[in-house]
Amino acid sequence: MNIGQVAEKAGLNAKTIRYYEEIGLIHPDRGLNGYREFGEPDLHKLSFVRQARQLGFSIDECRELSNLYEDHQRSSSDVKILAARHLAEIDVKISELRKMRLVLADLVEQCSGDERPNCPILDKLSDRKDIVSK
Amino acid sequence: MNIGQVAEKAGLNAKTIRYYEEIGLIHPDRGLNGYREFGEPDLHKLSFVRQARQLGFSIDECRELSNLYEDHQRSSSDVKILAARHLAEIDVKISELRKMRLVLADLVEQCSGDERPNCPILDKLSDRKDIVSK
DNA sequence: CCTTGACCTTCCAGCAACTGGAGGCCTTAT
DNA sequence: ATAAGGCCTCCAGTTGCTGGAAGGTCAAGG
Repeated sequence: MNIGQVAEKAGLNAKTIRYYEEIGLIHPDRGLNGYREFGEPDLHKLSFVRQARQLGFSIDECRELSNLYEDHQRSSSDVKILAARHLAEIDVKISELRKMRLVLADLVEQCSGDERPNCPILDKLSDRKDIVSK
Repeated sequence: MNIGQVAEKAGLNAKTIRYYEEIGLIHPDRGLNGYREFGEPDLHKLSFVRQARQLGFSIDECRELSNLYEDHQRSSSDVKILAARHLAEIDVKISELRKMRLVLADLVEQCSGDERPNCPILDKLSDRKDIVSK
């Protein structure tokens, strides 16, 4: 398979796949013409990584997950720990965004949004006091 | 005020402030010794930007907000539109994270997390079917 | 007067994870 | 023979900083 075809099947951009090779995530063969040649295992790995990326895992975490996948001696606890840690990070992000959202929604609501210059949003941003609790 | 002092008061890193100057967000004076000299207006602007950044506004949005702040002819609707758009983006992010969270929490729960290699998390990542609905 | 240490300066590099474009080779069909 | 499309590499840019190196400045103490 050439890169275009594997990109299509894996649901990834060809550029992204080249990048993944560059950072050593995959190691496709090369044909005599210099073209990358992908086999089923490559396709599988790319698809695997895409799924993990969609769950928000970093590239390094994808690498770890992929290594665990290929290691038939792994213990599922290693995978679970990795996933649970990531889950916790997602929870942190969600709660940060929710904090922002709370403040922002309040500000937006208070702003009349008419042609007059008076604006509680700008007033609040000007306030030296922290607007978002840390 | 020198950079250290204004950094302290604005709650920002000196490096960050230099960066903000580099990208034209602020324009502090310079003393004869080449040191940046910050006045109250600079401090205010830096503090303003910090607040906006904490609400998740991009640097460019901070620039716009800052321009609106300084424009006494503004209409509050311009500010409100900007803020509402950002609020909508936050909502998108939150819902994306929640989608991930749902799937991931489920996977983590299903994984026994013991010393055996069998792992539903890896199995699911290996699945060609989209794990996260787009 | 000299040194020490804290502060300031610039410039360069790097992070994450791609994405876009230029310039050029390869393949396939007409 | 040529045109279209796919592939190649290399370089640069994105966002918002952060770290470090090499060096100038300033204030206090000996």
